Amino acid sequence: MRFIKSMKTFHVLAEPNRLLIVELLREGPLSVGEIAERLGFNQPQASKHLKVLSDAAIVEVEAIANRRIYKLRAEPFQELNNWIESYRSIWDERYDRLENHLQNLKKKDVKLNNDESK
Amino acid sequence: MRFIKSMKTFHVLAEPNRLLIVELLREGPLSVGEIAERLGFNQPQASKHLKVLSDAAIVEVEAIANRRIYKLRAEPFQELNNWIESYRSIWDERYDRLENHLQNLKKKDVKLNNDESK
DNA sequence: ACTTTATATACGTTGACAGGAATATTCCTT
DNA sequence: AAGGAATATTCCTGTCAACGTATATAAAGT
Repeated sequence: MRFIKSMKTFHVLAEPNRLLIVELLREGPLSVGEIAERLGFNQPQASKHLKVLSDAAIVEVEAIANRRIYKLRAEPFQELNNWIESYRSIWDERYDRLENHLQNLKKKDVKLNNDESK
Repeated sequence: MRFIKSMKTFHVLAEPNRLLIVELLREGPLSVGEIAERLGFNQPQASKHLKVLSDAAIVEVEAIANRRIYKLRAEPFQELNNWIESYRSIWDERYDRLENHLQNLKKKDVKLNNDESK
C-alpha cells in the first residue's frame, strides 16, 4: 500500500515526547545532552527516543567527537505533506469548487463530442 | 501547547486498521457494516475503531434508521495541514530560498536605514 | 593509564490498547 | 408484541512499548 511510509511516521510522531523532540529540533540541530536537558528527560530516555526517530528516518546523526548531533530530515515531512495533499479535496473547499468547475468543463466537452459524432 | 490536537490525530491514525478505514472513507460515507465487510473486520472491531475515530473528531456519524453512516470531517485534516505547513522551511527547498531572499532584502533594508540615520 | 564526559544498550516493570467472543441496545418489520 | 437486523458495549487476554535503573561503550582530558 502506498501510505505505509507515512504510517510509520504517524506512529513515531504519535508519542508525545518524541513530538516534543521534533518540535525542539525545528529550531536547529542539537546533541543528545542538550535535548535531554531542555526537555527534562533523563539521558537514556532521550537516546531511546532518538533511536526510534532515527530508525524512522525522521532524524539524522552527525558524530562530532564525543557527541552526536541530531537534526531533522526533510523527506518524511515531504511525504507527510504528499499524503495530506492527497486528502485535499476533503478539507479544502476551494479545491472542491475547482474540481466541480473542471468536472463541468469535462461534461461540456463530452456533449460537444457527442454532437460532433452525430 | 499548540500541537496537541494534531498529536491526537497522529495517535489515532497511527493504528493501521484505522488508517485503512480513513482511506476507505475517502471514497465517500459508509455504514459500519459496509466498512467491516470491505475491510474484512468483524463488526465489533469496526465499531470500536469508529468510536476512536469519532472521539478524535476525525469522523462524524449520521444515524439513518438502523444504520450509522460515517464520513470524514475536514477539520483534523486542515489542522494536520497547518501543522505540516509550519514545518515547511524544513522540507521545502524553494521555501528556503525564498526565505533567504527575504532575509537578504531585510538586511539591505537595515543597511539603508542605517545610512539614512547617519 | 586513569578519570570524566557523552551516549548507547540491556533488563525488568507497568500501562495502554487492539483483538475476539459474548452480550446489550436500538430500530425496523410483520 | 416478537423476531430480526445493525450497531454498540463489555469483559478478557495478549502484546507492545515507554519508563527507570543499571551498565556498557567510546572518546577526551589530565
